[in-house]
Order: sequence, then structure tokens, then C-alpha cells
Amino acid sequence: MNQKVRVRFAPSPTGPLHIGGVRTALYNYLFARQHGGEMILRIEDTDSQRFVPGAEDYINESLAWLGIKIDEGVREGGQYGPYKQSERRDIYREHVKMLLDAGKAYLAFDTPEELEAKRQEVANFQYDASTRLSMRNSLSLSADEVKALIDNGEKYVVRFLIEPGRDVVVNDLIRGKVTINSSVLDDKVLYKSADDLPTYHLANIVDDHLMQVSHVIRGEEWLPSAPLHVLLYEAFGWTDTMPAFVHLPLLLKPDGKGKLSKRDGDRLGFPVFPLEWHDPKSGEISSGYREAGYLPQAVVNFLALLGWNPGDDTEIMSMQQLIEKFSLDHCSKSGAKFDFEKGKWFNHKYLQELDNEQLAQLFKPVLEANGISGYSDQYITRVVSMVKDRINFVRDLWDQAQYFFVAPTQYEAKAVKKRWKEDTPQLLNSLIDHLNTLEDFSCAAAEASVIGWITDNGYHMGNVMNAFRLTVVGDCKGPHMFDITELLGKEETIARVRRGIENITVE
RNA sequence: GGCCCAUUCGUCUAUCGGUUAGGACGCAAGAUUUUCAUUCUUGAAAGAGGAGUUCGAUUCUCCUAUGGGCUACCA
Repeated sequence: MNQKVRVRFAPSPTGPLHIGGVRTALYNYLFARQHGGEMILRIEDTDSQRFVPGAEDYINESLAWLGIKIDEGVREGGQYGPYKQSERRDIYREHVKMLLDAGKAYLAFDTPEELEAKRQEVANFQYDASTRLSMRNSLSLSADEVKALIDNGEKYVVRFLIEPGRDVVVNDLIRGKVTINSSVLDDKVLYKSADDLPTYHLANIVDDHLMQVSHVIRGEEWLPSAPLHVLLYEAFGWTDTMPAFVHLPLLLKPDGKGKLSKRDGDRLGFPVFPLEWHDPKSGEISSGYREAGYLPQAVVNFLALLGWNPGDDTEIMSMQQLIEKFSLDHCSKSGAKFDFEKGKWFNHKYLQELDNEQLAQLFKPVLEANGISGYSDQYITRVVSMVKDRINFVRDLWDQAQYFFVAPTQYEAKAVKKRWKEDTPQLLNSLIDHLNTLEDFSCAAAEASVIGWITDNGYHMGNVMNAFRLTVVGDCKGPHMFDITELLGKEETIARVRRGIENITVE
């Protein structure tokens, strides 16, 4: 590859960035970084009807959260700007004129209503070589008629004139050669006079060319229009510098059919957006990975492996490692069903790699939300160190560790039934007596002493320890018992055992 | 309907003509543990179907089936 690698991520600000879009951005980023190239963020706001306020900020914030860095864009600047298509009208007008002058495009005056009527009337109607002469356009109308229409202020569109009967070849880097006959393509609308804006197809080609994009890496939904894009490069005479095309397989619904959509998240209970999104119009809130407790590195790692693999069994990879290992050769061709369970596992793995101190800091807001305050960082850090291996999300820490902050007031029914026998209160009372004699309440000392006491008296280890745990924790679960009591301290431990004896009753 | 793309365990995937078809998630069992979880070990689990090409096909070709995408003055 002698050309400088320049890729772009070109979302449309019509709503929150979809997780599939995030993956496309990620692959672009990995590819660019690996080749020492540049990554452009271009805002494709050519549909004035669907523009959503806040969507652009959302895109920026999402990419930043995930660690996908942009080299050129609206915020970052760059020498090929503007990077927002609505600010490039002059450029598009100029290029539309080039095609018009070369006879490779024409004006069409058919109204949306007329087109709709035509589609009703003719099955599989397509605006192409076989039908264009029967429509109202600069090919079927005389020059005078066209001029009159324009002078009269009639709205028109510019359509690309497609020559039928040609096999157009798209050389896709992960699929190989894809051939489509130009006869199945329609004369696509390139520009709309109504809002003085191009459509995706024109803007895309012009911008990619002007911004010197070397590789167009996008979703598979664009594959059918790739031949059109090739034809457009030809029409402009840019074939020599045409970028390479890469169409990524889609992210599919975990269960049913079709590609992953906004609704699936709500339906199946997992986010499909990187960040929580508040829809400005409907007020509807869609959950995001960040708010659901995911670490950005986990999301990146998980997403990277949905459609690509490193060629070996490595699964846990940092962004840097992904950049080093990424390869188009190892991208799969078929769509990947979204496996939320595996996503959880990745988050679990990444959580384990965090320092206890870092995790403690993440835990603090959760504690506060549960009305807990006044604990030292050391205390929280020790709690975290004991329970971290059993969590998938930061918020799970509360379920696993709340007894370190609040004494149990309820006792798990199943555990009580299994572990609370008639002689348990009596047993625990003598345990209290023994605990009271302890000078050293540290884990090792307390454990040695209590176990000695149990064996000396011939008690059953399981009976004593489980009942003990039940009173202190509220359930028969949790880390090593004497680690808990050491942190809780002698007084609190004994108080809890006492309370347990008073409150636990067998049905 | 038309056009295009795809098809290996339930899921994500490895294999680039010769393998006991490998790994991971999930699931199951066992070990460890005073509990739960972690961890460890083990197990069940796949080449859509049919024709070719070949000494030999999961791998190459074709057909069928199935899945997906596109078919807008949306991207």
C-alpha cells in the first residue's frame, strides 16, 4: 500500500449512535492506527428532515468514551474541511454541475406524489433507461420547457444517468469481486433543489475523493449501492484514486431475525447504544453501556470480536493490542448475532483487572446512591478486594457487599431453613462467650481460635460456621468468614450474632 | 417480486484439500471451600442438503434450501 491510509466514519446525526455503528467506527480506527493513517469523522447531515438535535454531540461523546480518537473532524479541524456536509453546499453544487455539463446527470421534475402514483400503477417501477423518457425530466422535455419550469421556481432533483447493460465490478477487500449489472440500478437522485442538498451517494463520493479517503469501511447495507458509487467515480474521472471498499457484516438480533435494532435492547434487556440517550422529541430514554456499568475497554474488546478474530485464541485484548493484531483478512463475511452473555463475561474480566483502589472509587457513587457514607477509602477498598471476583458490573458490588455497611435485618429464608437448627441459638450463645474472650480479632487469630474451640467441644464445623455466617451476613454466602469479621470488628460481629439469635426463628 | 451477500457446536469463531474439526461464552458434572461465588478439571455440543472436481473435501464449482441486506427527493 503506497497510498497514505485515510479512513472515515461518517454517521448521520439522526439519533443516538447505534452499537453497530460503533463497531464500524472501531474497525476504521483500528485499521487507521495500524497503518499509521488518519481517521476522519464526517457528519452526514444531508437529510434535513431527519436531523436530531444533540445527536452530533452524542456521537462525539460516545467515541471519546470508548477511546476512539478522531484525527480530523468538526471539532478537531483539518485541512479538508468543512467536515459537516451541510456546510459543503458550494462544493456539491459545483460537482453536480460537472456531471450535468458532461451529460452524466439530468434534471427531473417529477414530484414525490407523481412518483408514488407511478409506483402504484406500475409494479416494480424503476426510474431508469427504460422509463426515464416517459417521465418529466430534462431528457424528455425540451430545453425551453425545462427553462420555463426552472424559471417558474419548480423544485427538481438531479438524477444520475445510468447506462444499462454493463457489469459493474466492486472489489471488496473482504468479499472479493462483487458484480452487479447496471440495468438493475436506478437513476439515483443525487441532489435536491428543494433544500439545496445532495443525497448520501453524491456527497459521499465527492467528500471521500476530496478528503483523500483511501479505504471506505462501512456496513454491509451499503454493498448494493457500491456499484453506483463506482459508476460515480467513473463519471467524475476519479477511478485512479478510487478508495478500496470494505463492507462489514452486520450485527444481528440475538434471537429472531434481522439486524440489531433499537427496539431489541428494550425487548431483551441490554443496551444497544454506547451511552444513555434521551430523545428530545419523544422524551423516551434508551439505556447505554456506560450507564449500565460497562467499562469502555470491555465494550471495545467485545465489539472487536464480533466479526473479527486475531487468528489465534486470544480473547482479552487492549485497544493497543487490537490495533496491532487487526486485519481485514480475519474479518468474517457473515452477520454476527449479538451475544449479550459474552459481553457480560468481558466486563467481568476487565473488572477483575482493575486495582482494588480503582474499583473502590467506582463503587463510591453506588454506595452513595444507597445512602451509605462515612466509610474510609481503605475500608471500601478492602471490601472490594473480597468480593470483586463475583461481580459482572460495578453495581453488583452492592448486592455482594452491602452487609459490610448495613447489618442484616432479614435472613435468607432458604438458608435459615437449611442451617438454623433447634440447638443453634444455644450454640451461638456459647460462641459469643468465646468471641468475647478473644484479644486478637484478626482473621488468622480469630479463625485459629474459633476452629480450635469448635473441635475441642466436638461441635460440627458446618453447623456452627453457617449459623454464624447467617447472623453476620444474612445469608449463607460471601467471602471467607474471618475476613469479614476482622473488617467488621469484634463488637459489631458479636452484636450481629446476638441480633440473629433474637430474630431468627424456625418456621 | 427483483438484485446482492452469506451459511462450522445454542452463540462468537479457528481451519486457507489430508485435523481425533480447535478455542471462548453459555450449559452440565466433578474437585476445592465452614457458605456462596471465584478458580481448576471433565463432559455434551457443529461442517444446511444434493450433485460434481479430486487419490482425498468443512475447505473449490454448481444447484437447492435457509438466513441477511438493498430495492426512497433516508442514510
